[in-house]
Amino acid sequence: MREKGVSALSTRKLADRIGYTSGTIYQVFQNRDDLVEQMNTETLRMLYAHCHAHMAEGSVQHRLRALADAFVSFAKTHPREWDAIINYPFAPEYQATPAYLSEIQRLLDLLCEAVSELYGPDQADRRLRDARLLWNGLYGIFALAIAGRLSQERSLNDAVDDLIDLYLAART
Amino acid sequence: MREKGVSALSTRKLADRIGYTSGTIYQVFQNRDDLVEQMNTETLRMLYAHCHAHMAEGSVQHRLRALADAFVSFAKTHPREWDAIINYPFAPEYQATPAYLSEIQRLLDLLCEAVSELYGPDQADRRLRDARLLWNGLYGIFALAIAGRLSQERSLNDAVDDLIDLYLAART
DNA sequence: TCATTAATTAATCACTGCTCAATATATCCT
DNA sequence: AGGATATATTGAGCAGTGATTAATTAATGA
Repeated sequence: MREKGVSALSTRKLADRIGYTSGTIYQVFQNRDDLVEQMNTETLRMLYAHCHAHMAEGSVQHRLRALADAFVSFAKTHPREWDAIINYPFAPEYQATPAYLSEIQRLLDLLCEAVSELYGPDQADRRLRDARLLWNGLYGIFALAIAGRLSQERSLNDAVDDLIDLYLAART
Repeated sequence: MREKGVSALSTRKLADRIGYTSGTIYQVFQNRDDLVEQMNTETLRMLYAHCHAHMAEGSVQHRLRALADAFVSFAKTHPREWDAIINYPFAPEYQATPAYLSEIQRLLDLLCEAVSELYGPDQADRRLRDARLLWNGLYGIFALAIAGRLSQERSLNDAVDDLIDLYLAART
């Protein structure tokens, strides 16, 4: 997957690499969707650790930009892993697992924390709304960037900067 | 595709439906990616027509909300088509065609038009930046919504409203 | 009419996800 | 120890996929 993208990851090739047979994969994972989601969950865990390590102190501006930078640098160093999160075609009926959802929640919490000084301690709902807003925006940017459909002249960094600027202009 | 999603669309099944054989499909389209992208281009054309028909006059607020509503209503009435645009796993080397890119550009132009009164006639670059900002945000929301990974309690409409509110708060 | 061109098929290749009977390996109990 | 039980692993196989191409059929124009 890291070499050629999720779409090139087949159970047989994976099994070959680890000295097994495809059947064994299905003893460990329910199906391919399950396998990919567990990888994605692991990727989110890594992203969280990366962001956590790059958390800054200080103003909202400073903290948000540091967080956004951490997102961008992670996405750039793990393009295939991001691609799997954003573009892997899960079966329509596939539901995200609690483990996956809780990783997403941890990332949202990080965003909540970054913007927390804008709100009082009793305004958790507003922090969460803002966190979701930023998450949606970042997700869109990364999705378009990975698909190569972000306009050429404007880089990933610029798009993220514009989003953070917009947010700060609205809230400060 | 409209019945079961792009992932269920195979050349053989498609050919069967129209009374042909899969080989003939490859006389008309280069490959599956080409076929899907031509469908996606057509979907964007329909989206443009839909949005164009729902364009409102008046304040930026009014115009933007009307446009956002048009997006949402189209996405809700054409979920499978949207899914194809957002989630179909094109080959990594696949480049978007000029026809596809020009449809995207037309939609961006619509967004530019909606926010035009915020800027002077010589500030096309700023209008385009804002249009991209909104497009990225909407794209992220729809991508998450279709994946069923937008938080349950908050609907698609709310997420879009929050985005528009944020934009208006920043720019007005 | 009939040669030329275009459209269509059917067979085929190399894959894929997934299942499951059969086999091999490890573990436990006497 | 060795027999019985449980676990791990395989390999063959099914039904499907995208894509190619020689052979066939249909349409065209002089």
